Amino acid sequence: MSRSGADLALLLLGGFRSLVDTATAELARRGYQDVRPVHDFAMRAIAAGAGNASELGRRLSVSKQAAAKTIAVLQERGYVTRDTDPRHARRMRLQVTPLGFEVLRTGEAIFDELRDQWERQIGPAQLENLETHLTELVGDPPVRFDTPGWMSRDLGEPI
Amino acid sequence: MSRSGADLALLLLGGFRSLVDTATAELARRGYQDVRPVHDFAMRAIAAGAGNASELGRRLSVSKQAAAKTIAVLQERGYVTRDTDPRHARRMRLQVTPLGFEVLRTGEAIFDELRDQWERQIGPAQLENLETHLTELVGDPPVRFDTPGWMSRDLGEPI
DNA sequence: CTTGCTTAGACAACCTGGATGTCATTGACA
DNA sequence: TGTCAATGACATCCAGGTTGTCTAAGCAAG
Repeated sequence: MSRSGADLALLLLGGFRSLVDTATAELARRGYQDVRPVHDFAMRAIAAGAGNASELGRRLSVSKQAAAKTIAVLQERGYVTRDTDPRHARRMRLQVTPLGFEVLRTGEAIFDELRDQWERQIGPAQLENLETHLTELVGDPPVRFDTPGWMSRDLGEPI
Repeated sequence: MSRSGADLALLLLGGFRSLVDTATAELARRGYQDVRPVHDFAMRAIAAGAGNASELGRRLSVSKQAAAKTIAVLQERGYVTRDTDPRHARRMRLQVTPLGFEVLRTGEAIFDELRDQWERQIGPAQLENLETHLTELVGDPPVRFDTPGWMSRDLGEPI
């Protein structure tokens, strides 16, 4: 039976949400409360070299102000630090703390476990196939995550 | 090469967004400006029998107030009508207008075209396979669409 | 050295799309 | 008839973005 195009979209959304929701819940269960996907993305971007708010905003495709808010949250929870570069007074240096890296590693581990679970469910070859074809269809995973309300608001440029 | 679990999640998101973004843009191009996925979902739910705001809210997993707001927008744009049931003074009867159905049909057509495009890209058997396995993994497409900000906020019950 | 451009980051105001809480009305049912 | 459940309206709050304005730092060119 061939599904409609809309169903296909929902199926993809369902898969994504299933993974992310489970991962978030599991992360909370393991002691990292209140870590949202967006925090993971932000920390990953910081670890990858986004050293300041503007740069982080650029990488996440949000305004620098929005990025600054996220940074404030991460800092408050001890996941990143913000110290000023002694040589460039106005420039801050963002760094992921050991605790932050702990969260990142745990998150990755959980996602990998979920992937293993899927692999057991449909078989390694099938999952591999699924990934290959999806990659073919949509290209490499987008770096940007999302902006809230995009289901209802204006969409901006496609990923 | 086997991707990480997190990449798998992003791949699914990418596929979904790719379809939905393109569909929304195309819908706008064909003259239906400002139709967002959430409107499509809402109209679909109304057409399927959600006759009032509370019921619509239940079906979309949002509060009745949020549903009422969506209804107001749809009504303003002429996609649904709200007339009071003469027999039950306080109960409204929501109905999708011909224009609303036009949008729904056009949206479906666009999604189906996109699906055809994918089919040509990776082959019918592969797409069928992809759908079958995804269905196996996440079950039937969820009726609920989403709530905005779920990437960053509390998630509620999983789909 | 000074002038001028670019950029970081802070602050404030605003918008959207939800959630909550309260309330009057209303229909159903014991 | 009295009580209960539920609808829908209204007001308020909240989160997470946006834009706009401002100051200060860095850099390059005259």
